[in-house]
Amino acid sequence: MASENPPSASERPAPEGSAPDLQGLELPPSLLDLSTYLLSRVGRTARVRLAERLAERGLRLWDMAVLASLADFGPQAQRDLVRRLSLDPSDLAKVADQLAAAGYVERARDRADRRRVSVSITTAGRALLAELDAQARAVQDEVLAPLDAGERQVLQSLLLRVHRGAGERRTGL
Amino acid sequence: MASENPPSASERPAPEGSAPDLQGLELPPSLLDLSTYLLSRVGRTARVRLAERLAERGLRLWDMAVLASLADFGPQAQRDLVRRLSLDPSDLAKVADQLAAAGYVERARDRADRRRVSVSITTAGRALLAELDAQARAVQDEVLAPLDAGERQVLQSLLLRVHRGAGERRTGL
DNA sequence: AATATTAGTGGGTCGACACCCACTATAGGT
DNA sequence: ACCTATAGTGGGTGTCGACCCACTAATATT
Repeated sequence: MASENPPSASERPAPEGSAPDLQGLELPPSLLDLSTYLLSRVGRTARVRLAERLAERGLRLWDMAVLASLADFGPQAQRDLVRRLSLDPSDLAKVADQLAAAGYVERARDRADRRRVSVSITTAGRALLAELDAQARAVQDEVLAPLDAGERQVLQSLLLRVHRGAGERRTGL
Repeated sequence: MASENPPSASERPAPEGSAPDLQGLELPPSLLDLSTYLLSRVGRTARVRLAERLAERGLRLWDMAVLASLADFGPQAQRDLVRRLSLDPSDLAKVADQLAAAGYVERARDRADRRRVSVSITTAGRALLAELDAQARAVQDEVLAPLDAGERQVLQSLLLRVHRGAGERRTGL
């Protein structure tokens, strides 16, 4: 596909010599020109910063995702969470364990199908989720600082479309 | 490759009565509403897919970044690469080692300052980089499929601004 | 009943990244 | 010279996310 794109690696003869002041220390244009790269890099920034905040509470991203899913869709069996969030059943078990231990969710055997464990969010869980949401928005303000409200909106909707479209494939955070 | 889970009708409509019927198995809106989340998720998709392609050649993202930097800015001492790419000197040493062993870069002691090792890209390296670039663009087409050319451009420029802005902080690839 | 299938667990592996420290060699400053 | 700072290397560490397998319990199938 490719086709017309700026002659990627233009090799500058390098201002070599005794004045290696590394003009501005910028990243290679041929990388910055790749949305793939920018996306993964900016995405990582967002992820890492959010993770940092969650870590302060001893939580990880999955914890938040699970809480959000429970809050949005109500009590669900673990298998449903697994499918919805595309994470490994075994990993979910661990997350659920932790959340339950901390009192953010409750687990109960489904009486109709006793193999299933239905998970529901507690009041404490909802409160926590609200805080986490606030944290996430704070990170957002930090990361998207260079953009004004309108631009953020545009970004958000583009990302959403990418996400929904073929952009999605497998598991993921 | 845990669950590839085509959301298609392959999944049983879950005739079980009271089940929440997992409407379309969508992710929680409260997450999708967070740019932070979308960003990290979509970013991760991009990253993972690109990494997969690189892995086919036994390469990692850093290898590509280093090659790009050498192609764009010409031969540089490792310290310059380290600063430009913000990666650990020790890690760069390993990357450079690997690239040199494969013949994609050459290392030579800087005669002016013999502490320094100047790294330069070889012809083979350039060829490789061109291929990697093509791969990256292929991934891009895959991931950004839902967007038309104009939208991709908008996304690209928004991301670029975010990147340049406060969006950047510490290391990371 | 016998067998297969599904839900959940526990216990691990693996690779990628980030990071750190100790150590060599060279250079610079005074 | 002496001492300090810089460049690069080697050999680690810790974390995290993804993944896999073996195993139990309960249900479905026939």
